[in-house]
Amino acid sequence: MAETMKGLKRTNRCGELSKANIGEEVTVMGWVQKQRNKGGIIFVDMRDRAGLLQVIFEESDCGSENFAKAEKLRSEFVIAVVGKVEARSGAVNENLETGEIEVRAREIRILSEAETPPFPIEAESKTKEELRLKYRYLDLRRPNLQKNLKLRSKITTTIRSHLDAEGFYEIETPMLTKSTPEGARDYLVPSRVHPGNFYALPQSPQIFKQLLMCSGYDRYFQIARCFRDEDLRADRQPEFTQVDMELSFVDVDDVIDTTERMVQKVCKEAIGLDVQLPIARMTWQEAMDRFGSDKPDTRFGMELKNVSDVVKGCNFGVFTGALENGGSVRGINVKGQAEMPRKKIDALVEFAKGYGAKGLAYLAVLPDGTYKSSFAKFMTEEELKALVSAMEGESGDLLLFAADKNKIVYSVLGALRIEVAKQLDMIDNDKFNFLWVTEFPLLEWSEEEERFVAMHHPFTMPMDEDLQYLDSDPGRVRAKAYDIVLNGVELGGGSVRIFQPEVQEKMFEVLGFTREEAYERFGFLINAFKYGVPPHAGLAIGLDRFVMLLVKADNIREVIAFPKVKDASCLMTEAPNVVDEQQLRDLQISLDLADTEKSGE
RNA sequence: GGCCUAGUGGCUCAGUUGGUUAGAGCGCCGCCCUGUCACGGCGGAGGUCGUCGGUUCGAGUCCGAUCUGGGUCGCCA
Repeated sequence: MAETMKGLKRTNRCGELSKANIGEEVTVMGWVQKQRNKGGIIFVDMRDRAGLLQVIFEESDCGSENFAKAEKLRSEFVIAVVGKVEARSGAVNENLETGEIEVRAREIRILSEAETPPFPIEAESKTKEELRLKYRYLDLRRPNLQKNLKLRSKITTTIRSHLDAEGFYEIETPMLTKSTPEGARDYLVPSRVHPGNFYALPQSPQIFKQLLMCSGYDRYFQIARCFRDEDLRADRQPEFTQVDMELSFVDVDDVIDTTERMVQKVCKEAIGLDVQLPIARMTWQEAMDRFGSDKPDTRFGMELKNVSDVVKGCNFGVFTGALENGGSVRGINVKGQAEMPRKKIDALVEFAKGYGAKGLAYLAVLPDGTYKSSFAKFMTEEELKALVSAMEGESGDLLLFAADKNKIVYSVLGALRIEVAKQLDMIDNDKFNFLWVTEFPLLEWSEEEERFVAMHHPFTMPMDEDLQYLDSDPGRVRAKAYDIVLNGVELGGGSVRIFQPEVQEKMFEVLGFTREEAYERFGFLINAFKYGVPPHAGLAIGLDRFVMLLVKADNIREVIAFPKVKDASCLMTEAPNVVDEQQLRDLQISLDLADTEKSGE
């Protein structure tokens, strides 16, 4: 039967005791990690969030009643122990933080008994994630997750104190807000008071933070929960946290400067990493040309090379066809991999097809000077030589080429470059390569909607020198937008905002909104801008991703206490779920689930 | 929505070309052990192989469908 802790007060956390406490009588409370019963002596490893501590029970110290309790202990019992800290008289345990000491128990209380957990509570879990997530409260006992969430707390604390010192106010914005159907799908919340009407959960506090600038708050930040009803990925959850900032009377460099000092501070405080400022910058165009990605991983080379000019006169229809359609031919040089087995190359071709390529052309420069290639027969010796030279190919290299529309070529080679680097173990895991990507295109042509859509969002300021093309050639207009990238992951991004009503109206026009539509969706913002708006700019950092990268986790769930699985459900609470008839009646909602199985529940 | 991948005792896995009572380690249960810390010794319980259907004399193994988890493309202003 569980006992109370009446009369006891915890004096120390288990993992916080050290040689300095030798001789002290302490009261510790925590979970039983392991009991080792040697007969006349019992060792118990106690665990709390600070770490492990060995407790030793001998009948001569604690009496028969307490000793009998110690014999009963099993994993995950919650106990309180009163005893004296001693230097170990047995061997020191080098693997344990507290390995030089132990607590000799005088009294023990069993505060809570425990069933055998469905999986072992250990640092490096081998258990299937499905099970871990169903019993997340047990999974969260593991030291690795405890460490991650502790670090996450440290990071948000650092951010708050840093931004406070830099003159930012932390201001909360609404979670129940208005749906703005541009961009990601919204999570909707039905209104009881306004039947048939819905709130949306925010995809970001974007408009509110701009309004705060209108209201003169000058510098705002928020550690804001954001929601997007889109499919999940290893680094994407339906609800996630952003460090969201906005500043008045600033331009691009001010935001970048402010952000990178914050990032530097966080890296130092969290993991002792020194980030050299300023962080390197690269335009979007350069990033695409060199890395095939707007979030380049610069920890390794293997950069893309444009060989369109070199192959334009050749007889290989795949190459020339791509060029005739306005595309390009580009390649990467996989150094020293000319002997890569055909099977592996074929697998890379399949990989490329997953990114929209129709195929992948390869050319291996064999050590004996000959070529092994999927297209050599279409080219003269001189053309091949020129191609190899353009790729800086040497004996032993494997050259891989994609030929298609630029968008596909970039995405295929950008992905391939990373895939090959992973396969060949070319990525230095200890590097933290930050990069700013600047001068993003303002707009992107949507084939589906047959109109331009905002690449960032509709409030992004065009670059001054490109403003003139907004009417004539919208696709070439660059934006005052910037992303911060870490090791090939988009950490965050932001932009200078439009603050002139006439530019904003022009922007809506280019996006294909009528004046009425624009007002219907964003009228309060357009109106607000009529009453004196400062130039302003901002940025948001994905906190989950940042923590994930700092702890070298390969998946965002490792830094979120209660994450959701791939179909956006929670295995522990079984959310989402059906609701009572009465709840639906209150909302005047009736269901039409003809196509699904849930209707019977 | 597409593609890839996994599903065998509580956990992690092994199960040859389909062939007798489906194995191992850890964990669990019982007994023993006064310096263990991946404690040790002896003994024991526990699975019908995600689910449904099919092929076959015979299916964990082959086929189809389906469910569940993971990765990814699309999607993510």
